[in-house]
Amino acid sequence: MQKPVVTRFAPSPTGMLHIGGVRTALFCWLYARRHNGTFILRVEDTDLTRSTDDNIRIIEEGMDWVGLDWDEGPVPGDPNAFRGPHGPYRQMLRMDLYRAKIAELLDKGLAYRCECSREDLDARRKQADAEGRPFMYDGRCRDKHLDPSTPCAIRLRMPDEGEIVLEDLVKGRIAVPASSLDDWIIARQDGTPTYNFCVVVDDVDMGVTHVVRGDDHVANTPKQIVLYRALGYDLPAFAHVPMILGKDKQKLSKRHGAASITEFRDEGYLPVAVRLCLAKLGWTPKVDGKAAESVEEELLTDRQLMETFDLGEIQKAAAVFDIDKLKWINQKFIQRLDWTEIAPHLRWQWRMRGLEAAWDATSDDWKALAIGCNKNRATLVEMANTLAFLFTGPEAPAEADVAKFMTPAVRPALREVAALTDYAHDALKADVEAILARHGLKLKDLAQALRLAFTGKLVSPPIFDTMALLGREAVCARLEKWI
RNA sequence: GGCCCGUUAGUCUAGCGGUUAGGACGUCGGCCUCUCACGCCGAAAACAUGGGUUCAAGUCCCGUACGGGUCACCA
Repeated sequence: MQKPVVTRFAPSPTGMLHIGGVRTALFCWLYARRHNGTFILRVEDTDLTRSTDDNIRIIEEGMDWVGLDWDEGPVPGDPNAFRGPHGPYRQMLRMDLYRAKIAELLDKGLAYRCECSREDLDARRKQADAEGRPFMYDGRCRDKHLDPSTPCAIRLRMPDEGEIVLEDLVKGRIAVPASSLDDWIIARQDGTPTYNFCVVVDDVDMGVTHVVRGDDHVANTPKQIVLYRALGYDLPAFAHVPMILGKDKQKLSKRHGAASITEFRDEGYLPVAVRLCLAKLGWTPKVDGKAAESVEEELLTDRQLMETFDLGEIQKAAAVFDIDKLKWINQKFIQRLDWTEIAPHLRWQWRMRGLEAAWDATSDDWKALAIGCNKNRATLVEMANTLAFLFTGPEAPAEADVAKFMTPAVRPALREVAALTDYAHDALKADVEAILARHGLKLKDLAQALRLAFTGKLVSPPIFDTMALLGREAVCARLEKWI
């Protein structure tokens, strides 16, 4: 009985995929998944000067990495291939549809040609400014019935009185006086349609039932509502989600650190952590009707998000993005996830360091141990940092560290460690303890000396794990110069 | 400036007329410990403001302040 839910994420391919956009997409995706609906990815590339195919790739890769799969939209890798019944999902390829709709509005007298030139308009705007009154197009061309041969932009005829009401799922009821809206341009002089026109036509054509987008679009919506009606369409539900701010409460941008989704990948965050963090920014999941009241309840699965998500519960106010919270969530996921779920993402870190071949050459058991003994790192960058010495060899140790830990007292013990052959954790532990007892040493002293020999630094995974990862051959090789 | 929106600790938030205003991150203190980290225990920390309405207001209404969005032949 109810129409199946259709949501859409409609970025313009003009640069990186912003984390704010990803959150909007996440909400669209969660809502569609929650209701067994359809999630569409549509490319809004009508800004010819800034849109590129490379940027479309960036969007596809970002969406793919963060795990937001779309049911209809571009086929990744081919900017002109699409899947879904409402294609093409790229606005520049949909011009015929727009032209037909514009013609229809013109025929019905709901839109009209306007011959005012851009220069003329600019001058009038300037004058209005100078006189301190707001500039609005005065509708002077409304009834001129200009001939198609004269160069004209096309404007939508807006109501003169009354108010236009937007029932927004997150903002509530917003009413604006019709008198504050002027007849806006739906097609430029060169015939190309404008953004506000295209979204409406596309959303209707694609059957979008819930328009979820950033709240910077709120002001546009009343205009669009008039267009929906002019075209004889039913209104979709609208949900305007607040934007994400940086620490200084300004719009989140590169100045604040990571703003692009690929930076989060590069900085070692897991997609599942990014998803949870973003979802909880401005929305509080209610499991069994109540918000989280413990650490355990804070850490929800995608499944739980999908089962409880509701557009109506989204916060009205903008929220500051807290990277520390993401870090914490990321750490929790690293602790809880099986190594097989972490490995592919950790591999990206090796790839960035040119060490992927070395990583690939290791066995599954080795990988499981490497990741398993590093479960308390906050990010995969940190994990790779503490593991890198396995592939690259020890760094040159600091003089002070050598003086402090490579003492005459421990050196003989080092020699005995080098002689050990059984690297199974428990055996190694027992053997080392025997060595300690024989020399009257503390594990503390020996471990730091070994770390220094193995890594050149005083930080490594637990020492027995470190030895197991290194293997006897490498252990002996790295110990050699110290004994 | 016009129109619109927002305001609970440093941050994200719970709250939907009666609570010692709850949780999480972060911060600070302590414990644990083979390094880093984890973990555990504890602490400090909030209803922007002024008027109403009401027996009772973080919760409802109005104003003020502050913040934001938008006013293009950009999206």
